[in-house]
Amino acid sequence: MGITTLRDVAREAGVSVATASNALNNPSVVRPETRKLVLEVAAKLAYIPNVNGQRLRARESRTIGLFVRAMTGEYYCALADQMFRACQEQGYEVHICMVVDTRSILKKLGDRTLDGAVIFCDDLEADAVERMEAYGIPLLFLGLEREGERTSCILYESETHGRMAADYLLGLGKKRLLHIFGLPGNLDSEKRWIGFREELRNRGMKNAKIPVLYGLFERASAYREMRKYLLEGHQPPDAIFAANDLSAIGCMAALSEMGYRVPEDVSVLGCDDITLCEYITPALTTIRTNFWDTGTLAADEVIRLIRGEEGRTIRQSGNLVIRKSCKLS
Amino acid sequence: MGITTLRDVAREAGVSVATASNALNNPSVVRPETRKLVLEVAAKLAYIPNVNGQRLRARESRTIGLFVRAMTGEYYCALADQMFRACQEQGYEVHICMVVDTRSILKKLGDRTLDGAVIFCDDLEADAVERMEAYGIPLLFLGLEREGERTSCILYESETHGRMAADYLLGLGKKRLLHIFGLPGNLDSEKRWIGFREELRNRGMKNAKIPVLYGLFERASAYREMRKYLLEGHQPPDAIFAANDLSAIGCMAALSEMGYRVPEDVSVLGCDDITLCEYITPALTTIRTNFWDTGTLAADEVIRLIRGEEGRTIRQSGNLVIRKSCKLS
DNA sequence: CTGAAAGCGCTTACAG
DNA sequence: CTGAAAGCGCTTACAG
Repeated sequence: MGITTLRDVAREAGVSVATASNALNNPSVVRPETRKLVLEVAAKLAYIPNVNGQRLRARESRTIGLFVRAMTGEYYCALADQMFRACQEQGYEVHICMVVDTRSILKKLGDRTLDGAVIFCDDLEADAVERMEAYGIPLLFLGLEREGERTSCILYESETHGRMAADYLLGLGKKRLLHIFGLPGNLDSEKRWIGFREELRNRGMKNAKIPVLYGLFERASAYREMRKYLLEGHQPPDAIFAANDLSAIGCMAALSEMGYRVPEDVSVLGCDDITLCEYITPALTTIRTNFWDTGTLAADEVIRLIRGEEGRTIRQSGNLVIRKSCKLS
Repeated sequence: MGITTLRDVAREAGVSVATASNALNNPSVVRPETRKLVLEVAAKLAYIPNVNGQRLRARESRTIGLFVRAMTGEYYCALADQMFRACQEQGYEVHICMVVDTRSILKKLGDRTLDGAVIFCDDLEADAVERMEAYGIPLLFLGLEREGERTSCILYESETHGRMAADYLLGLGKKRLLHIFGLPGNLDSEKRWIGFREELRNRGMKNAKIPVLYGLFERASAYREMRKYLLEGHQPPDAIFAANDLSAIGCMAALSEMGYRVPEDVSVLGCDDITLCEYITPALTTIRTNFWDTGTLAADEVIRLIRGEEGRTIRQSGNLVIRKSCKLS
């Protein structure tokens, strides 16, 4: 069985290829009976246009690239799932591209297969970003501050989130704070920590030394670091602000293993609000960053850029979600 | 800035388009100096082949479709992440296609954009499957039993898993069992339940009435059903086998809310071994289905089919992972 | 309203 | 070893 092409449909319907094409894509230009005939033949032959031909001709692909380093974890899943749904509604496909290095991104951006791209990859040098922009296709960066004629970015208000964390913990009467930092170089890590310290300073804790452990946004690392810290004989803090929920959960495991109770002995505050927060014991109090909405937002924004509108910076706000892991002193 | 095409490279290098193409793709046929020159020019002009042109010409896309209903949840993430990695190594792209209905699958399968497809979608009628096969492109079904010239499937040994569950629970001295069924119509749900009952029968529990609740593979549904069951005044079982971990976890929540302790009063056994199993309290004992490997297996198998080898049925075995949610009576 | 022609960018026989 | 030509399947001016 050979694949049906437009030529087959045209021949079977007794019209030219041009007319067959018009009947399918440009109804108004074709006599109703002709159109009906072509449509019937197309259906009978189960004609499906060859997308490669269409795209070569059209010089557009109606697909959006989603560049990520991995697909594991709730964040990526939510991002991808939402992008797919939102793009589908607007007639765009989504192609997920696993980033291996800058070159792989540039190559994909240049192969005429994408009308726009959402790039979630925090370790990009300014130089690389400029070369990406040189292709002229709309770019939307996540977690990377960048705005241009055809490039937008979506940012979390991470400094505010850090401030909210400090405010909440201080309000509970906490005095000896500890911070689990995320990933060095990661914008949100830095901003959460900056906001956190700033609020402490504003609230009179000018000279407080806040110990910082590096959780790398992972449960295991945070667990390991916290455990090490306690084993080294440090006095435990009375409250911990972790740069994300996963590292907060790792912390809690270490604390409970070392005989400290959460929240009675130590309050733990996370950031993100992943599903897990509700499932663990005690349920994790956290700053909800609303990352669940980022995918939809991202889809709408690239499509906006593709339509020719100008780049801009979008900020997503968050809110405190109080559960069981923090307690008044 | 116009996009660089092969013609640009050829002109700049002072050779024909054919020679430029050969220099890039068919080195042995071109004089070394010519090749070197073309390569230099291509690099200088940052030439990237137009993939649409290549694919139209080549009549192959070197991409594999992954058809799923959603991208949320650990199972989908793991599947996608692994497929991407394994395919990348072998020079294939992966396109995730959100299934909306049979028509959408057929259309995608026919648009010459895919060299093969992995289809994870349990509610497909036999008729639809046949129409998919009619395109002649290699198909790999997940959780659907089907084998053909160019179609393979990967199945879990779910009956065995059900038997393992019964064996383990019986070995712990359990007498009053309850089953949380997965999704009606889902192959693995059915098989887990069939195997479970069969083993019970073989072990002398011929006439035991095993209550069955419908958890739909979800935490919330299982929670609701379990809660309802207990509120209706039924005597609680001494052990529960849930068709998946999520529903086991929902169950545990309902039990603990109603004042029953796991595993002291009720043992709970899950199936899958998702990450959550280790994080909750008590950590969930489960049948590990090794779904973490399915993505890699799937990638290798479609590529095998694409290379022209014959379809077959692959079965993935599982094993019991003992944690804290089951206890000797 | 319809069809012949051109061309999107590429690769591969084929002739020289 | 190199280049002119054909053609993958499609759509869109353009002429009739």
